[in-house]
Amino acid sequence: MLDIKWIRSNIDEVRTFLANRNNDLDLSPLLAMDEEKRALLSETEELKARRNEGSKKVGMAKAKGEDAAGVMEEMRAIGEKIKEIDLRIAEIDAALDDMLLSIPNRPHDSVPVGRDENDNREVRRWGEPKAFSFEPKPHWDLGEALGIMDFEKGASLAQSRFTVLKGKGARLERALTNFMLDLHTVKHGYLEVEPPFMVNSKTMQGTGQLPKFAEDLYKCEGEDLWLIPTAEVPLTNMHAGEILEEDQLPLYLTAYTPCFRREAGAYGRDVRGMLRQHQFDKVEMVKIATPETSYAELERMTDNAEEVLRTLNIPFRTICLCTGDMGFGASKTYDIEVWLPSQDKYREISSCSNCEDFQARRMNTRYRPKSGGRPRFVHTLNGSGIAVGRTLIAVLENYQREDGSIEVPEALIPYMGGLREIR
RNA sequence: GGAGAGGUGGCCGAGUGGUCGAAGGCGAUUGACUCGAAAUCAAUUGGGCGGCUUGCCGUCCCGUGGGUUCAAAUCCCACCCUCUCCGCCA
Repeated sequence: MLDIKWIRSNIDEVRTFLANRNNDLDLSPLLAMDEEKRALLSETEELKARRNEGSKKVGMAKAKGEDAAGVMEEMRAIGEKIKEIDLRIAEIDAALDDMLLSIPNRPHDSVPVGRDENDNREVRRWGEPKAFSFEPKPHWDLGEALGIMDFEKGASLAQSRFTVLKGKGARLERALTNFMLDLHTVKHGYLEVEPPFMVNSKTMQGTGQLPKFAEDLYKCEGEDLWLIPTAEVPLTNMHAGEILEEDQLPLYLTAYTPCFRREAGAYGRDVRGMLRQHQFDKVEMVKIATPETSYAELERMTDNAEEVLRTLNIPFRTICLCTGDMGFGASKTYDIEVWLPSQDKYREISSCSNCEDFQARRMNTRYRPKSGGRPRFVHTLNGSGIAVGRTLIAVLENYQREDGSIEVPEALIPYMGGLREIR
């Protein structure tokens, strides 16, 4: 959520960045409502001041045993008027909130302006795609042949876009999860958290999934509970409504959770294999920082995610998303894309964003500056550290051998109980 | 799920219709005393919103949302949460 006061005085800038985000939202109703609301507020507050004073007089009169019927009658009339105005303000407020909650975040100045993924800017590459002496197979062929992936079973137990991992496949998923959590907690200083996998509407609104993107989420029938689409939601909301001390910042949080996504609007995309699932595992990183440090923290967090792939020795590239391709709540986003030999392409495996104070304002998370003064909104950052299921895919495809067996990456051998290959 | 108790400022805790944003204590900050933030004494000590003459004025906030009233932390209704006991259960 953006600050209405800031929007009011920077309206041209807002219109420009909305256009850069391919968003055609009309802001004039917002401005009109804002103005009407402020006028009504002045009016009702003045009436309330008069009523407070009148009520005080009634109290004093009654204490002295005097009659106060006249004042009481006058105050009753004022009360009626106040009720009327407050009702109108509540209406405007609801509409205003609705609009404010549906305006995306302002992109940072360093973000390339562009329409779609073709305008994203590659910032670096790491590793050389391996030259195979044979035709590398896609992970679904490898996984099924090894008996570690069962797509039919996933579909029959649940639906399409669900996969069952078995045996060494399930073990590899668990090994990757533990490896990532250990890396971030021990080496990078994140606090490991095991959050709820379901959260309420208020929490979903805090990070920006609601009210706009309900159709992407799974909701529990008859309850105000939603399955989390990412651990970003519970982790970022951990300090919702709090005023932190500057000394506490930055906070680094990490969690493994399954993630649940409807994938509405993704019909026909990545239907084979387990690249795009309704349920997948992810290790997530979240930072809560001061505005002064948040962009340095974004670089560091992106590096933390890249380190997972460097340690596994799998090639990747990192891109900076352009204004048209960036998510709703982000001011700046780096996507990390892993090399998938069967597709001869880099595919997204992590997304690291600085949301500045966009989520903080929704969640009401602030900090008290060391130098004193009023509380300020924190900056929040989130990044995949990294998507576990897609990492498993990348391991299978990049470490495959001609006979269909898989070499276990060096870093994972301890996590696989000493196992050096899957066959 | 059933029965009971309760939710007040950073924390503890008083307040059951009238100058209550809220006593008192703890904690914190500042000042005095001091070799010394040990003790003592004094002062200060929440947040949101609106207005303008940017320092003040006003307004709102005692779990949340409604209601009653000239006036609500205090009365009524609904919901949420916590605790105790019972039931169920990993």
